[in-house]
Amino acid sequence: MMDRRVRKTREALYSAFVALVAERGYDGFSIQDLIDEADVGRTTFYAHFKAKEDLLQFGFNRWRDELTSLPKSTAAERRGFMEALLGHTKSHAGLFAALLGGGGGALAETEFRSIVEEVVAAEVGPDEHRATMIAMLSGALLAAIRQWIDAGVKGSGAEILDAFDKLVSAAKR
Amino acid sequence: MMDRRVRKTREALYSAFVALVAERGYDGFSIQDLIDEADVGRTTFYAHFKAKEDLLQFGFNRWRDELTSLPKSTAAERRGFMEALLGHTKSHAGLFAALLGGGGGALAETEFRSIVEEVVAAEVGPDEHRATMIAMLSGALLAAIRQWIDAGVKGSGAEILDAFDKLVSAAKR
DNA sequence: TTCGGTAACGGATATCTTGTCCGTCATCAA
DNA sequence: TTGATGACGGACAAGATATCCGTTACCGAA
Repeated sequence: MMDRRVRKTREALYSAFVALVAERGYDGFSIQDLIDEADVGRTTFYAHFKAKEDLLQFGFNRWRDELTSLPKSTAAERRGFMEALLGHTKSHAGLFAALLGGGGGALAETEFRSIVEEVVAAEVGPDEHRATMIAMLSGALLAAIRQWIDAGVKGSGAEILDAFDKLVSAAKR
Repeated sequence: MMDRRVRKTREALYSAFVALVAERGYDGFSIQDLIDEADVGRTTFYAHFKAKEDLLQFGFNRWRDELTSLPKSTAAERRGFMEALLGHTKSHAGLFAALLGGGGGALAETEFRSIVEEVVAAEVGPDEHRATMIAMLSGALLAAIRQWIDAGVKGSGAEILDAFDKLVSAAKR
């Protein structure tokens, strides 16, 4: 098991990170601000993370671990997966809003997309443009989620999944 | 008309910017590096641009001006517009690759999307989820272009437009 | 409960980047 | 030709970064 001190320090840093991103945006604070907020020594930060971006990766890895445990065999299960995805997004809307529209956007988007792609790929049949289609559908879903967040994450997001289904059915033909 | 000195300075800065982004990525160089490359005084940079991001905006504004002059009334004209878009992207692939996957990603994506949305909106009929649909299609197109770039911009991009048409037709129903 | 190992600490530091100031010189357009 | 304007180099303070040190406090296995 991991040393308790390590766990505590990482937790403190990650919590501070989340709070600061939501409050000031990804580029709105320095590492100095971060370690002040986390109440952790400067050296300690660098003992655990190489840069701010590592912290973002750290969070996505956690989330990914959480999501990969869900079953994705049947269409219904995949719908459940997406609902879980939307639910998590909704409950951390402030964080995602800051991420998707800031300096962490590139990494956040890549991570988000890779999580989504796994499920989308299962919906797309073999095709000459399969790779293009998967990229397009993932991009479409991500764009819809982003717009949902920008509009204040109203509703359960079911409209998004419905609209998405429309596109998926087109991809199948 | 604009003072020749002003034109020359801006051109020098923008050329250096393009070269450095393509070579080292958006976050891979400092303003110091930029003015060294452009062989321009530090003060001079700040007399024209507030930050690195302004230079990116400057480039997109140019591109936008170029594209808005194209007609977009008929479906065929809109297809031509998209072909022009893809053509330009292809001939500046190195630049876009660095932008869409780097720190300038947020602004670059916003700009790219806003250029695309105008055309996409014309394809989508009135609908209860019109806004969502437009966002999705724009996102899909952008994702396809990004994948195209990552794969080495092979071909004319016609496959992208074909696949895109499939999705558009689904959105119309 | 002890004890060797390990993590966190504060403080210091060298280096880089940023944005702004100045007076001087070169270039422009009228 | 000339008054206006832009570009220049040099310098500067402020802030951030990443790494060093010796010391202290905590952990968990024996």
